[in-house]
Amino acid sequence: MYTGILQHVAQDIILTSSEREEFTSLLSQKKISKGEFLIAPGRTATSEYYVVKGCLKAFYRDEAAEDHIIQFAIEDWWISDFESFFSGNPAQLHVEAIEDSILLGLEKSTLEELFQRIPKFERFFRIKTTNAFVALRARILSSLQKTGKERYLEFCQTYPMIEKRVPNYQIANYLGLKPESLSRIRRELS
Amino acid sequence: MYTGILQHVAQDIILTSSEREEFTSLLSQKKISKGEFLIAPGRTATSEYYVVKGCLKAFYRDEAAEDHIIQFAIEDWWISDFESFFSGNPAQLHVEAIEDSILLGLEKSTLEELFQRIPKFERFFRIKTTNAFVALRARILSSLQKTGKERYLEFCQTYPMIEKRVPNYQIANYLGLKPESLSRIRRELS
DNA sequence: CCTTCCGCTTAACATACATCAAGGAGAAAC
DNA sequence: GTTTCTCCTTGATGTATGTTAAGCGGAAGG
Repeated sequence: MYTGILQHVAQDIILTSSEREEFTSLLSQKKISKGEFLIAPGRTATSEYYVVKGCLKAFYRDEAAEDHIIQFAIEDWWISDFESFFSGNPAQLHVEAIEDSILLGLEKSTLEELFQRIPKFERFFRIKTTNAFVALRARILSSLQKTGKERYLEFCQTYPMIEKRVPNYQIANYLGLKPESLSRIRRELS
Repeated sequence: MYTGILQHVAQDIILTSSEREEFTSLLSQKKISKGEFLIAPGRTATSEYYVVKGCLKAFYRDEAAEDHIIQFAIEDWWISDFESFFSGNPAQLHVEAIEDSILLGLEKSTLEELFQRIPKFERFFRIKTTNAFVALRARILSSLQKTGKERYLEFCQTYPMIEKRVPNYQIANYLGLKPESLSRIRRELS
């Protein structure tokens, strides 16, 4: 159960075996089926989740009831409504399972205790947050300055695993394209 | 000199007068002229800066030597290459003064000391970071899903002061438009 | 005062993407 | 084994924005 997440953490910080045990004891396992929601708007997102198995999407639903996918998550990724998680404000995002999924949840209050007891985890999550920040900055640049084809190629390079598992119309949505346009782009490329 | 920043901080946390003194003693004043650089890519951004007076822009210069403006900053804003500041990696952004500017700089190491001595500042900067995160998320959504006209109106509403002070071609760049297109949009609106 | 340059605008044309409408392959449901 | 549904594709057409080229007013600099 915990092998994956421990390897994942070990990429950035070194833990003793008792620290590993303490860490894993704080995680709560959660299973959800395809189509179910992990987070719904309106209520505060009190946990962030590590994906053990499966695939999920975080999206914003606008006034016209149109969805806009912000993030996908597969094995080894963290997902939540991070704004809500950090600020305590009500979530604005939906997080929905695209496949049956197994997650490890970490409560906000538990996380803060963990920081007190094993400060190395501050470093770990700071690295994760910085990476997310850089990814957002890069995505703004490409969404403002690149064509649909360029964004799709970039996506395939950056997230080849996701491209294989997620339906094209959802990738199109993530890239800010209509499914018809992505289809045409894919034809030109092949 | 410090009235502005103390009011700014007071919006989120309450300080005693000795804490105020301690805080301001850690700030170093910096003046730069229009066209000068506060941060240049390649070297780590070791400080973040509060804008006392003036106007600056942070931008990324791509392989084709084209600039892409990521952020503007006027009075009461913070600016840096935050990715570099938090991670210690070399900066990828330029930060340049659009007007003669006066700044208060805060060194990364000094900031960490400040967090030890007055933990309230953790809260202050966490609020700032969360706000920045939300703004990035909102900007991704609007850049992917909205027309140039919608993005321009949104910009004018959100940053009326900036719209008045920054040349149109730089606003166009920030919005991912060509100056000619922004010009057309402005005509349609008037 | 004159010249230069910068920022802004306009117009004609080109391109990328959206929209609308239709159909088809394969998986899921019955 | 049909039927239905989901996802993908295609074509015709419309619209927003980019591109290229030109000109204009005002500020800056001689």
